[in-house]
Amino acid sequence: MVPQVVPARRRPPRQPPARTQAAELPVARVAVEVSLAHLDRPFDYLVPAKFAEAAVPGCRVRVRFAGKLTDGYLLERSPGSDHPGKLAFLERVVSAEPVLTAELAGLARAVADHYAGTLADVLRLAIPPRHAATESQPSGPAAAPPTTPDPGPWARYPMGAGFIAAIAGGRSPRAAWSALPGQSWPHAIAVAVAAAASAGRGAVVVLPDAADLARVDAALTSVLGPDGHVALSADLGPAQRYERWLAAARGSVRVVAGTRSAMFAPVRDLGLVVLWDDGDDLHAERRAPYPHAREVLALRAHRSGAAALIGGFSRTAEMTQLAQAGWARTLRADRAEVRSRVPEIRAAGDDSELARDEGARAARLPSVALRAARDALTRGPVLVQVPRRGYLAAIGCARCREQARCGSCGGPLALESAGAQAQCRWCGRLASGWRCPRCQATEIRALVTGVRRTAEELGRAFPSAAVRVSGGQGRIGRVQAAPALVVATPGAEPAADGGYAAALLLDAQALLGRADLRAGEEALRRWMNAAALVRPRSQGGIVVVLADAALPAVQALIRWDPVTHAERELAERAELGFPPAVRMASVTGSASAVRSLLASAALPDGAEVLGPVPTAVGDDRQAEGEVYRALVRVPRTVGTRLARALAEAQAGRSARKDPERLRVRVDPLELI
DNA sequence: ATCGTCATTTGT
DNA sequence: CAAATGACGATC
Repeated sequence: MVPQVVPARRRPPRQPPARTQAAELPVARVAVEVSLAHLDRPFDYLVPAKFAEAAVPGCRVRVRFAGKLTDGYLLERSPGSDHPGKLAFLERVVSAEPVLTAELAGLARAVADHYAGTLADVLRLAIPPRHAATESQPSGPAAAPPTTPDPGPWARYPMGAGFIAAIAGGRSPRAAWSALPGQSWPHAIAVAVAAAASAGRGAVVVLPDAADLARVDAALTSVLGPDGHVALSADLGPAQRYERWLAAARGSVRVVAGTRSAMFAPVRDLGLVVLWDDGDDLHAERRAPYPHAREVLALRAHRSGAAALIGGFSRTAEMTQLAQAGWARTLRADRAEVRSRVPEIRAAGDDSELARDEGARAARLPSVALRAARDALTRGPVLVQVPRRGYLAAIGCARCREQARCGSCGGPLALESAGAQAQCRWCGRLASGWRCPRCQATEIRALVTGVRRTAEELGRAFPSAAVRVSGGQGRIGRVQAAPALVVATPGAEPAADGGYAAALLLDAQALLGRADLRAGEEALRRWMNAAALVRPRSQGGIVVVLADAALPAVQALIRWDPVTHAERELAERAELGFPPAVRMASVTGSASAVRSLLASAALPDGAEVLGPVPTAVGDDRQAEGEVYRALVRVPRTVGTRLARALAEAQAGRSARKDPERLRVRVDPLELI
């Protein structure tokens, strides 16, 4: 018997399953989840007849793209396609839930364009991962709109009642808000939100961190009732996160408050966006294309015709720019009202007399600060703001003060507790047997004192006071009215029942000395946020800032005038050609890649390229090899063209399959 | 990964 | 000069 020769047949050629296309609108325009710049456009697919109903605009689909199964979103159904080749079928409709609403699709495209990024990258930030079990649960009916609220805290602002009335009337005023201290800003936000809700419109509120979100969450509950809103934060599990997000997308909840990523919350009929403390760098997204909540919410308000309330106790140059451009109106209380609300503020510079008390000397307290704290401790809690976390954030040679650095990576050495061994803040290596490279001494001394060491020193200076620490991992949300020393890092200050009797702002001068464009504005923001927690002067509230009274930021604090300070700041930046007076973008990568990208980009006329120069690696140094950065500067009027030119140049690179990924940032936060 | 296009090679 | 092969690029 001749063995049958079976040719080693490879798998039979794929039988295209005999699929028929939907009768109506058979073409689906799909945004594929691919973040390559040259593929950042819709692709057309045929809708199989069996998905004719499920394939609704905004739903998640799976398609074969370049051979691979890929996720995507159905943007629209269309009767035909411009694609000259033949179309593939949708592989399947993941679910008929329209998660990419028309508003969100338009917003995401605009955000991608502004930041020279891709739609896929923005959608990854904007839409949470699907949770099927949650999706099959129905969302409840929307709460009934509240009645038009009383302007309440807004009556203290000359334009406040009008602002609230305009929102309640369905109009869209936009405010650059300088909040009045000494009253509840979360409550003020809740009232503005209630005004939008009373007009049958939705609202999005974005806060810098979970503590602020909790405060606004509570205020919204008290103003709107328990079912009037949802809170979205990073610490939610996937199911809860998706459930609340869906409730907004389905229209069963009209108000969303949350941290950064809530800026994309799919609230329907958007009537108001709110951003609290827009200078906080937590509002800048860390993932590509690095959108900032202020920019996204402003864009959103603009596109949706919503009102906007953006600000904090302080004022950023960016909001000043928007106010001067006429996009927003300044919303603040008049001088008399401000004066009646703020604490007394005193500056103690380097020349001020140090306290005689030994404990206070150790804590580097001038006598004016010591007296203020001692006196205040008889009346209530005292806040001490320390701009560095940890124990000793930097150490150096006891003899020559040379900073102690890691032997293997050059990072700064720090101490985590009193008896601990010195450790590198960058690579974590323990440094044993440190010897000063300059003078060979082996003794170390403190260069920068962190919160925990400061708390220890203050405990000795005030032996009878309870000392509490808030910062880093261990945060306190609120303290009682009883006397106590509360030592906190900026942003981690707990509120005090009835307000603090005093606040000491330590190492304030050091904040101003940082080589950062925003040093002055940022210092003022941190100080005002702390000072706003202190009782007004009429109730004995006092703030002592350890910095030279002649400095503009210190003057602005003493006068409680962030607007004038920001106006001067903006004018200076215009003079120097810095944002937001101009538009900038940064390009980061190898020197050759940065150069070739900029050479191939059709930059607008008047574009100025600075660099590339090697970047300060900082403590974010996972990349091996030299990292270079160039800055491109253009007039604001051609900012859009700059972004387009950079996006097109990136598309050229990805089409050429250049393996090196370059990082392009529009409006980069770090400039120096 | 897969498919189509276009240039190049190979067989007449 | 036509058919077969392969490189390349787009990716529906």
